[in-house]
Amino acid sequence: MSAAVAPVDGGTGIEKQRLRIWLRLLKISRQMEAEIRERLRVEFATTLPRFDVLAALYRETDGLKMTELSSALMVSNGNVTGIVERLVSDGLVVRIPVSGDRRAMIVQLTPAGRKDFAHMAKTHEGWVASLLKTLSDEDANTLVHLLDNVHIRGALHK
Amino acid sequence: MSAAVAPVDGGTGIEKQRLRIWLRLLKISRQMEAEIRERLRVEFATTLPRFDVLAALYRETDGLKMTELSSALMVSNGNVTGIVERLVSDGLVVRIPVSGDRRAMIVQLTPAGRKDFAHMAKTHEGWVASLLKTLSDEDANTLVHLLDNVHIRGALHK
DNA sequence: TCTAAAAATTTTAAGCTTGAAATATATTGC
DNA sequence: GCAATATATTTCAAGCTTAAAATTTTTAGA
Repeated sequence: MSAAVAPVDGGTGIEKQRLRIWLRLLKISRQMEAEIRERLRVEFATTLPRFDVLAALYRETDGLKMTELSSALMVSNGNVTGIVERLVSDGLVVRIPVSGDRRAMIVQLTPAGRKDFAHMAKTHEGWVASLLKTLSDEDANTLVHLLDNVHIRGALHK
Repeated sequence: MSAAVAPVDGGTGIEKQRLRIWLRLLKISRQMEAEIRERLRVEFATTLPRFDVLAALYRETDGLKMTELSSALMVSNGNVTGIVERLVSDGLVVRIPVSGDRRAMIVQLTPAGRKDFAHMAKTHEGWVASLLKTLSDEDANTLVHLLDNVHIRGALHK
């Protein structure tokens, strides 16, 4: 995560305003994440990365290859390896060899993983709604449209 | 970080809308963070946590105690210990005993740390503006006001 | 075919992060 | 003054995260 702090130096007004948006965005994300992380820990004895992997697999009944999983979650390959390992030893997911490509593995939820996640997801949705309770329906509408129009222009897109 | 994924189950329309806001917010934060992290690594051979610590200290000429630092950054105490250790060995910050309280330590930028950070901060502000370039000035204005009105209602606030 | 390049994944080393336990010091109440 | 409590910080164990290197298998090209 990045500097949740006030602007530091000079610069144009536009730059300062964009910086303010970023810092505010970051602060909100951090607060919500911290809260959700804590609740997952206390109520379900799990972590956010595990939850994220289960969420991605939940909507893909046929499972996902390791690489598909890591790109869906926007994290590195090696990262997924470790998380999936732990989920396997908890009995929530399985790794299945891909017929025709001995390099690849498909990761799938087990019935237990599916059941566990369905319960957590329901609760999680309530948490999010509750954390954003102070936002009026009207503002929420405006916000969702504005956010849909933000497209990060990373280095790769030149 | 949390589930950057589409909604999973049933629920009220309001809940779904709030969930959508959260997922969108999270996706944007992650993309921007990843981009900034990468640029800090490539251009300045540093990391986001280090940058954050330097930023917090930059605006506090008198320095901050470890606890003040960790609460400013919203991270754990133990976390700050490690980052500061590494910054000390890089010569960017110093730890000064607090006269009158032998438990506490003040952390301060060194002249080198101050100079390094000033340079990075300037560049960083440009990155942020550039990453949010697709946002019109008008939308940016609306967004900044909306975000200022979001107040996360965590468990601690009942 | 055979070899070079590409692809899928794991391993590794380093650093980040947390909550809980441990240490050391300070403050409060009796 | 002394005991209990609170505060400031570090240490610890476990897990998360990344980039880079290594491994294994597949694909493409001469």
